[in-house]
Amino acid sequence: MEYVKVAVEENGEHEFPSGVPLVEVGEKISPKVTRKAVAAQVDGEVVDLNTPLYQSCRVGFVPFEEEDGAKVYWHTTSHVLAQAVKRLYPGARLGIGPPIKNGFYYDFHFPEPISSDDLELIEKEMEKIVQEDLNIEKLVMDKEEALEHFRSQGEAYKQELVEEMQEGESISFYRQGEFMDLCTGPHLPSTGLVKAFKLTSLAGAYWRGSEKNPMLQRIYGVSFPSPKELKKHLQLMEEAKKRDHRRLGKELDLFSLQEEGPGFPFFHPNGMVVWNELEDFWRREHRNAGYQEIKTPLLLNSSLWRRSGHWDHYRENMYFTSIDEQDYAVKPMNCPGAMLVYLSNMYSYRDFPIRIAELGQVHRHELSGTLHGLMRVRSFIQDDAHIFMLPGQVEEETAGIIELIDRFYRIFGFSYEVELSTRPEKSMGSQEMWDRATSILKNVLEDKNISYRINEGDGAFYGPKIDFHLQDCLDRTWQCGTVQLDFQMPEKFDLTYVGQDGAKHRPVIIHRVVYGAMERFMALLIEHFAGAFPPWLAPLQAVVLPLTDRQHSAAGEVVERLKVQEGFRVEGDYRNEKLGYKIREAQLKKIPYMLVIGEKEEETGQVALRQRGKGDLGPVELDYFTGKLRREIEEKIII
RNA sequence: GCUCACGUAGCUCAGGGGUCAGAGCGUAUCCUUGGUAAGGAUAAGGUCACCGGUUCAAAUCCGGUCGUGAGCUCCA
Repeated sequence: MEYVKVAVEENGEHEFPSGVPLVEVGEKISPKVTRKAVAAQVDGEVVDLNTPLYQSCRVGFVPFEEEDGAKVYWHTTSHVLAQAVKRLYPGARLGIGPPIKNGFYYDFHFPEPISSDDLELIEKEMEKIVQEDLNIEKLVMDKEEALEHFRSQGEAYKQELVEEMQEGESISFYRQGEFMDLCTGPHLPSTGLVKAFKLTSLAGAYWRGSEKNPMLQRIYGVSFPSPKELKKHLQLMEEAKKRDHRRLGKELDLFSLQEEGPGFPFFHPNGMVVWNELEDFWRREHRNAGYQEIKTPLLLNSSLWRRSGHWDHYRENMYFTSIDEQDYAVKPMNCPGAMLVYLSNMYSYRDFPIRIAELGQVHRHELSGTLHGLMRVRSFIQDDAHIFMLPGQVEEETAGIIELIDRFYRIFGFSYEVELSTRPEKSMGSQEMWDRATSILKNVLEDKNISYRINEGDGAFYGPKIDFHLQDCLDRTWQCGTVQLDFQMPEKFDLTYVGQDGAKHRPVIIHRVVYGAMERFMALLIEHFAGAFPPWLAPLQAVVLPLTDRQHSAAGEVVERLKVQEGFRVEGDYRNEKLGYKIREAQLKKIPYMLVIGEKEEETGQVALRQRGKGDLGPVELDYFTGKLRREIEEKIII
């Protein structure tokens, strides 16, 4: 008999007969780990637990708790889903069914569209498949066999996938009972191991992600090794929804969305406080970083948009109107306006870099189905800036912007992801320009040791860009900051400067935003803080609570002092309610501080301080409180 | 834009071919003057998103429009 040497992680080297299934190796050497394993690893590659070993190798076992393990678990659950669907709807055609960040999905073409009520029925069938505890086995076919299989089953989508595979490639399948699916795996050894699952939603999804293709129905789900974990996960999702900015926006009276203006948000007084603080902070920081501010018109003649390229590349997103029989467009971007400002002067190379910022309101016609609270709207204010510079200044300027963005995000306590987006299909300019611009951005990121993902073909039509993404309450990411290099606009607008040689030269432009869109950034802030803003942003920083109406005048004096003399955002709650009621209300409004004034405080001149989330802090001198609050505001401390 | 779901009082939601449309919270008035997350009473509030159809009768069933949600596509 032949033997293979198996090195098991942390457990030395052992010999087994050739062809031994991995799971047996595990059971002999580390039974505890193996019992929890959902897959194995052979020389770093994740494989099925029952994979036989024919060569000496290093193995490990992967539990559900590891990302790779969860992926296997969810992937198998998606196969159980597909099997259930095929049993209940034999005419359904299979799309694809991968694991994703928080679960899995499977795409189907149903003969008659199903509705979300049908998910329950499918869950019941899935339960049966789990009860049957079907063995899951891997098999391999060549391309011809695979094609024949799907052709005979009428699985047109699967057939399409196989057709695109290499001739002679061996194609792997997984079978469980009567159900067989094209799949690279790996999978759990049997369906009985799927202990707890839930189908969470039903949605449409284009076949292979292209709107030119038919729309399939996508069923989303999630699963766990125990009902307890599933329940916990679902509870976490519920908790996360409480941080939804649309909900908090209503509860805290920050903003509203009205039927009369889909995608055009209304900001209420509380929301405007946050907004203005964000703008004030932004202006201060940009002044310090050497920016100047401009403002350009919302409506501009169509000739400008033809010149800028927006007419050709961005028209379907623009709004139009006419003035005195001339065509005008509502600006979808601020850059052309900024170009006109640049053109109104002559510049020397000595003037560069020139940093011109604009909190500019843009309107874009986004598809109705994409609108989402403040995150995705049809009118928003970009904290834009256009930097005009010599070609040799690009790297330094880019680095400076990245540092600025990092400083901003850190103050709010955001962590972020970076993407480098390259040339899209619809774009202008030569390939050399694009290559040069892209490699400059890449160099800066690498110099600064920033890890980033490449987003192929997602650049702006005039240049490549570095994007900064933030996460919302459900871990969905949204693009906020962006740095875009542009060699096109200077050409289009014939921008020049006078060089050392006295001749005219072409400057380079960087477009950039830090917040991105004020609306989106605010939405993310609301979710990030769950509505409990740090004092510098909070619409109300403190509320003064008189215990009875005998303290109203004392409370009024404290409010007066804090509000008028110290400049804090403070109100008194003079309603005829008990203290507990007022405290509860202030707590729900997420006001950072509550100052209680009763008989005792009236006598001592102190206030009983209560901090949101921390509870009663006892009596303090008013001066102590003003000092504390002032410091927290100035240093933008997150409490 | 596409797929599925939803739209009832300021908010959160119940109800559902036939009394007069329901609750809690909030609001107003009155009572209560209370020490750290809801004191009590009374009252006001709705063309059941909009338009059409079916029916003796529609908030309820059907169709369309608008809006919203999840997702796809697209994007800050």
